[in-house]
Amino acid sequence: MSTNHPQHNGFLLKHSIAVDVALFTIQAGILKVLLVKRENAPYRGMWALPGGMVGPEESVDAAALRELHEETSIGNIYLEQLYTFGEINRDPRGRVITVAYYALVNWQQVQLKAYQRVSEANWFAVKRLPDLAFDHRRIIDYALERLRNKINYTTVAFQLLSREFTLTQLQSSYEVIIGTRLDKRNFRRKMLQLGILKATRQFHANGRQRPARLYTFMAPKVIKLQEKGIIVPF
Amino acid sequence: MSTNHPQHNGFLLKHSIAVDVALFTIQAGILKVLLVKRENAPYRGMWALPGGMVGPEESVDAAALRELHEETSIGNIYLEQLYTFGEINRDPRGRVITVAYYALVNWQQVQLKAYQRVSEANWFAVKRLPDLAFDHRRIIDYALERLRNKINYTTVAFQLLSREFTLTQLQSSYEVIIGTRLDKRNFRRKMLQLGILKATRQFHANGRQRPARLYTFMAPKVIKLQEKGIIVPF
DNA sequence: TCAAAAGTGTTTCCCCTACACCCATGG
DNA sequence: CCATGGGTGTAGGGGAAACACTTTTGA
Repeated sequence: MSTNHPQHNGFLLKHSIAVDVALFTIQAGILKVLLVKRENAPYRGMWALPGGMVGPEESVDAAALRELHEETSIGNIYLEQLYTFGEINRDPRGRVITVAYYALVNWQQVQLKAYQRVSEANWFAVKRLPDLAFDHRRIIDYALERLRNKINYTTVAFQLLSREFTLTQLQSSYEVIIGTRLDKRNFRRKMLQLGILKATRQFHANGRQRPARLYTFMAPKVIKLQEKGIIVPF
Repeated sequence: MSTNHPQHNGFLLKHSIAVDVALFTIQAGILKVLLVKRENAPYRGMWALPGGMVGPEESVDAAALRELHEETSIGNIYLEQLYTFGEINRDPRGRVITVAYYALVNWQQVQLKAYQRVSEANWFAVKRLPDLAFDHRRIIDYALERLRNKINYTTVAFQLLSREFTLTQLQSSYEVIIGTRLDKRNFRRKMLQLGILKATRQFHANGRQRPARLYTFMAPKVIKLQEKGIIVPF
């Protein structure tokens, strides 16, 4: 944190700091990201990630949460810092350093509250993105990579589900993120033996099929699963 | 990158941005980190990570490399961005956002070039750190965690070795980072079957024992090993 | 009774693990 | 010749992967 700044007035150097947030959700079995249409130059009229400048009396995390809240009007969203893009000349207006975040939200939850949109906003399938302003495409790709890695050793995928969910819904979240189908029996066995799911007495009837049991997630938040490294242990 | 800044003058908000770098090396079988003694307030006389303010015409990565070069006078160091600490009130002088990095270097290499020290600098065992300025202790802990994770699925550990190294030296790097002993036979088998090592015809004589064969690392840089997730594939 | 998703076990195979002795050299 | 680290193989166990049928419901 901070610095051993050079003796001279390095401390006074000032930069513009922005945050950009890639908010993902799953809707109808498709992984989607929230984009907003830019109302100002540069890239006016193009789609971009929600984001904005960090205020002088606001932490960077708080700025990301604020931007998210302005678009979705819901709180309690899983938010994680991704990477800081600090090259010069990324922004046509001048130098702007951006701290990128990604976030996950349950579709039902975001639908409940009506949007308090500060601008035109829409969900786009990550496989069918329009041209994006700045290098927001790069941020989304980076976020997807992080998400695909993290799903392997944490419980981030649960953030895309409601409080109660079926095992099929859970499996579907994994499949949508990693982009491949999984074996139902193996998936269920492994999930259950992780010991982080609790069966409820509720069932979810969905049409004319057999109703599916609902489960809840026991851990309070995203947790790390025990790691099995490639290298260690031997 | 950048932003959909609010219509008002958000774009003009200015912040002080610093970089801090945790540079690690292994010396005599001990994992060490480079610290410099602060010459100015605050925390004057305390040990801190090398770091400084990001210049107006300098990318954040370049600033980290510059700070590293000022302390060690060598280039070609493995450098990776860690995290951006953006809370307010972390710096007693006022608000400073820091982008933290960690770096790995081979001890022999850093010894070759004499230090061009801009200040008093020293290597400290990560297990015996002095009190540190700011929350640099937190950065080091964060870097160690990242390093311990990353050693499992990448080849970062090779960055701590010379171009040619023995398998025992390689094993020792892993052991020092993860803090446990590994089985020699299993380690060697697994490393060799990764297919990224090339045996040379050179041997390293070290005292009165049998000389050890030297290997080189075939991949051009740090690579990801094929991942074996906990969850996927089933 | 039929369509559609829920739910359930077993076998095979591979990789990880544990484990001990001989080799080459310098002193 | 001896002390020191270098170097090597195998057997057993556990977890991952592959695989198909029965159950429950609503229409």
